[in-house]
Amino acid sequence: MGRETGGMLQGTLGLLILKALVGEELHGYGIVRWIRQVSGDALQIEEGSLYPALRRLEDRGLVTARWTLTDQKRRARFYSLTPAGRQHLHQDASTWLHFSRAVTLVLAAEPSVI
Amino acid sequence: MGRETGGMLQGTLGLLILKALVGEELHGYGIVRWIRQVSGDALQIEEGSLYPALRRLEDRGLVTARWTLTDQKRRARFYSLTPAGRQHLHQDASTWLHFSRAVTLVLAAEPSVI
DNA sequence: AGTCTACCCTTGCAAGACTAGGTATCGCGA
DNA sequence: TCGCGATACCTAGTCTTGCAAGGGTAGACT
Repeated sequence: MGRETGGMLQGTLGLLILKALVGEELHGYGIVRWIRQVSGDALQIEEGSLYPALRRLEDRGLVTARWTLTDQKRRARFYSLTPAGRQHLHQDASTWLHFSRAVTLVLAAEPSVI
Repeated sequence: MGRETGGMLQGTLGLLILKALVGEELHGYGIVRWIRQVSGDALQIEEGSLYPALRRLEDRGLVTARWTLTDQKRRARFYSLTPAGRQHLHQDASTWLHFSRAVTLVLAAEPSVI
């Protein structure tokens, strides 16, 4: 916030990544593309944020990765959710909704600024 | 996110503080109380987060402070919005809404987790 | 040969929130 | 009177996280 760059809010990136993987196995580039598309170009993940975040999720056992070839015969590291990751996703999504609703509630309090 | 402590998302705290001051002059303790009440007990600001955040807002010229006595004759530092702070508040609130809507949109994408 | 896209990665930094302490004063009940 | 909760302030240190700014490889198309 308060940044002109439109930077991510701390902690949300992991949640979005987990969400991206809930339906399909994706590689890093694909995750970025998926989030951008689904958000209607509102969320653009930087690669310098993505790969460290993926590493953290892997370290925590929330995703697993394997090297494979894409349809275009390029090497890529495909990530998928672990059971723990799936569980975390639901938990974090719920937490996020509660939190964002609470913030919106506060912003809407009189005198409203939204 | 992913924290069991329910920690604030980075950057949101400043926004909430600015919002708390839009209608009235408040001291730190009052800001915490106001946010907790208006959010329906959902948001509890830690004092260890609050005072550094207030300092940052002051350094950026978004709030000003003055020492006064409360109704109960206790010394307290009352904060109020500067014009720049008011402007920032509107800007940041708008950014936050766009961002949170985008995240919610992503979370609601099929297969939905919310 | 050059350029574009798809893909991967790291180092180092800065911002921000929390933990865990600390201080002081007031009012109230035991 | 003694303690305790509430009101009020503060800081040092730590951790997490996202980003900027760099790096690389390989295929495809011109």
